[in-house]
Amino acid sequence: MPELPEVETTRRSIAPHLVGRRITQVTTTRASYFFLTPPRELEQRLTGRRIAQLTRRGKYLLAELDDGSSLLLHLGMTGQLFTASARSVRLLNATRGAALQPEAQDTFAPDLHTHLILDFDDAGERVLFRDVRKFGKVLWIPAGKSDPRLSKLGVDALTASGDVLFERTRGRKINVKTLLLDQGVFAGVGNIYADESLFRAGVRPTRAANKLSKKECDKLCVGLVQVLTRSIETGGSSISDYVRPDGSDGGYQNERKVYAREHEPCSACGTAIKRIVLGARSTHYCPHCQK
DNA sequence: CGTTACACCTGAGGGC
DNA sequence: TGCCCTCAGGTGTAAC
Repeated sequence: MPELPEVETTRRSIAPHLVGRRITQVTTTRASYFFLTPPRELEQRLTGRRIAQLTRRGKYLLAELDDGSSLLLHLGMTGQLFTASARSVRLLNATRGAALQPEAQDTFAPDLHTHLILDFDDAGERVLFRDVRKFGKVLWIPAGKSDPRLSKLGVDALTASGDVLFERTRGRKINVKTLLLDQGVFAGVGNIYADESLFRAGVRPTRAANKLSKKECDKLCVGLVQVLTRSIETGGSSISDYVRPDGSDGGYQNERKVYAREHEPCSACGTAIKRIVLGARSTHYCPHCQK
């Protein structure tokens, strides 16, 4: 699901509904591995807290609370953060592409996949965290503490530089695609943007990481930052599950060059895009353009 | 270090 | 219609 651009799009839309508000009620589904902090404790820790800030680290969202503690959220593959407004309802309740039924309802009715609901002390909307596959995560972090999930992260992928990549790839025989997915290198890179940035750089995903030249590392990072930046501008990629918090589709799925385009002609040379599996992940590239 | 497999879940879509 | 299979923007672990 969401990679850096989708998480950032989510952060920007949902921040105004979180920051500055005081939590009055926390509603959850039953305990599961989704809750790294158990529901009961979560309710106790969050109730009465005001959210001071919402930041992003790679694919994680971090809500900083007024007592110095924070709430860490990960959207996993199918996680969605949204408010209960009508537009959210549209794509969350209806099959993609189905006709809009404006009279249907004006708030989202929480279903069995809505694992966390926050209510606040003002007249604004409630905020919901829904996740069909439950690969998402919720963790409360005490004031002054950190969590290995965060401390393991490399620099944010939006600040990726060839210098860092060159240094991090020396001595690594692993294929460069799999290395890009390592959150300890550049936090936030996922399957779509790994493939897209490799295409931009003309680098074949199977290449051994330590065989990349400095110039190739530079090019790859430039491509990566461009792809991520452009995707954020368009609201992310809506390919299978992801929709923006307001219920609308992102726009980047229309600009991707290789991801999920197996057998389609390369936009640059016409060669059929190839799909292989690397590190158990679907990988797409142009056999002609990517050396 | 590296690769592979598997585990955690649910739902959509294809083939028969 | 149902059944069985494969696939999906992620992450973590264990075995070799």
